[in-house]
Amino acid sequence: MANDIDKDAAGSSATSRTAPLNIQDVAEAAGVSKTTVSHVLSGNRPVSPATRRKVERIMDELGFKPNFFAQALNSKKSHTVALIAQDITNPFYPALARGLQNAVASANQVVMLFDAGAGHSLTRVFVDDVIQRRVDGVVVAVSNVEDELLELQRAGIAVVAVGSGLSGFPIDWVSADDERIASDATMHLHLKGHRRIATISGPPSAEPGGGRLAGYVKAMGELGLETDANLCAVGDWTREGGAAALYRLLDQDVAPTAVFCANDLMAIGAMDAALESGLDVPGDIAIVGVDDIDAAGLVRPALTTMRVPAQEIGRAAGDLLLHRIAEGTSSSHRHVLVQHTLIARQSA
Amino acid sequence: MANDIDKDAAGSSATSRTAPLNIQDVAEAAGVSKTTVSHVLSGNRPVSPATRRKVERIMDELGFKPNFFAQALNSKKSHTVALIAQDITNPFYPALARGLQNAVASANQVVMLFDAGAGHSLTRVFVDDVIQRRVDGVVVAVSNVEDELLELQRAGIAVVAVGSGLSGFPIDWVSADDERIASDATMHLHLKGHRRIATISGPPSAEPGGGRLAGYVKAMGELGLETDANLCAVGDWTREGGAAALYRLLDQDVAPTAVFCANDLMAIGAMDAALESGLDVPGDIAIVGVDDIDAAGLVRPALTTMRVPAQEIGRAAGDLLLHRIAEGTSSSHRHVLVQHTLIARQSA
DNA sequence: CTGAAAGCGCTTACAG
DNA sequence: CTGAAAGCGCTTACAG
Repeated sequence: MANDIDKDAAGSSATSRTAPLNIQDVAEAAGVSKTTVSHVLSGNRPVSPATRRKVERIMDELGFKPNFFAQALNSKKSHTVALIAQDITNPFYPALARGLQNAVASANQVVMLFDAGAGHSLTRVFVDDVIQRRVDGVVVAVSNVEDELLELQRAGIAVVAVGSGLSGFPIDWVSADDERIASDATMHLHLKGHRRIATISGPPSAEPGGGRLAGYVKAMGELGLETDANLCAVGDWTREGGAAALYRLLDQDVAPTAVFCANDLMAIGAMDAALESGLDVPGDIAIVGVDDIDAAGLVRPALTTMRVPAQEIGRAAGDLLLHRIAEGTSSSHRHVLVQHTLIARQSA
Repeated sequence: MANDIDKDAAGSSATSRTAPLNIQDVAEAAGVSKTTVSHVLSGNRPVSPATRRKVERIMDELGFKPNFFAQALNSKKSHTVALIAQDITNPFYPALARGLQNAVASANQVVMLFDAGAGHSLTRVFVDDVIQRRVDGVVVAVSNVEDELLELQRAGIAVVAVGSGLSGFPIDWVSADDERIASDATMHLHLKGHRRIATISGPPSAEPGGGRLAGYVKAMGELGLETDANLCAVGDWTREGGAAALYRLLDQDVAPTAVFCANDLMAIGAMDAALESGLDVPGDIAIVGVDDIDAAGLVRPALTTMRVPAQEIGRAAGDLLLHRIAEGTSSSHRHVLVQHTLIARQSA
């Protein structure tokens, strides 16, 4: 049946490495035209059931797989989306990647990974690559790259940004609600009976540092609690920075009984400092972080934290991307605010 | 200069969305043939310096980027490698991905990510995808997929496997030296003065459980220490399993003074159990793990562990892949054994 | 419901 | 050192 077009017979024979088949081969074996084969492949025009079945059977027997590049060249669809990630070794991004893959897989899209790693400047190279490879869309999870986002859009690629501080920018984007994360955490501390609640924030000049600090201040205001400077320490997102910040907080006349830390690493550092100072957590001082990194559940006492659902962010980004790919540049931009969750463990 | 071939002038004008240029446009603007443009692009044949410079300048001015699909269709090179990863949310794989990207970037290759996630059966779908997209090569970091590896090879794709238990299999692969990881850990415990050294192994029927248990047994033998059944507990790689296993070990007549745990999660579980039992770590019982997950440095006391360098594994896999892509199926298979490192912290 | 033919944007013998 | 032309394997008007 398939024998009469066995390309293999000509050349290599012993091995099972076959010269790749094309739709012409299938067409001949099925006794139809290339056009018809192409249409049973794409579904772009009706094909009689009998013909369709025959062609499909032949394809199966021959193990025919259409050439991806030829398809892409003609259809101008690569069925590929790129993810440009700040740092793939930061657990946030793999989770995002998974959510993205899950979202776009249904549309037969595959994810191409660009890990900016430590090398910040790589993003430029990636942008060129992404454009040249003519991916259908790209999710940019790197901060401070507004120019690149624009360039990508100009190249006709669907773009979705992930991260804070993009409001007003003409782009689809998804972010966590940093203000509410902070205010919810502060509220939780208040519910636990705390009144003198401090914060260890990230550098407030950039996101998500600014938003989280604002959320804390706002919540304190709404609760009618004072927020003097003695309650606000600035950290640098690291464990050591968190520890140093807590020591400063503890140095005040009236020490706080609770601290909202803008991320888990600083929270764990704060815990180090508290324990080091002979304080009981959460007895003497309650601590809550943000992120829910793996270690949050592994340290003792286990860290109470606000989980930012990276996977959902990835999924939302994928959904936005699919929309944007379908709609082209015409439709107006969307913004998805992803919901966080309080993971109540032992530290607060 | 570029004006006379401004495709934009015809259609959309206000926006800067330009109809993509092709080498024909460049050729006309430069007053040469498509052939020559193609050759300055590829470097596949000498071009006079003057011509080359002119063409390159024009490309620049026009912002011409060659169409990736047309190039791939003709050259049969996709400049894309796939990574099929067991579970991208396991920190081992992102690190591997980074190493892989670093290794192949120099060869202008980009990484396509396939995260098998929880859904184990996905691998089959991925294999089809990878074949159809005609990637140049694929790194398979999933276990028990020998059939798929063969299928990939048969499709003419360069394949590198990552993981244990592949010796004798006709494939390029890279793995950690599980036996030596375990024996080095055991030796370290011995150097610290311990004689009654226990192990909490993974299920020994599969890798890397078997190899690590064997390494422990071997080291104990070489040290002239006895390894009765009372010293060997089997865990399930989880924190809870590690805790349960340590309780069992502690129940013996003569409790061990040190435990080699086959991964960090079980080691942290064992630490939980030890602390819970009022034991001091490492005073009463020393503990060493394997992996060096993030949490290893974050728990108290910080965990001493054997680091399996995921990034190096990725890099080695990338190097092997590049070789295989260059050499085709002809050359004999390579095996890279990656070196681990003892990270001495507080628990042992 | 189906085909013949042009075309996608490149690369690569072939010829000079 | 350079070009004209065929070809890669598809898709898609156009025509019936």
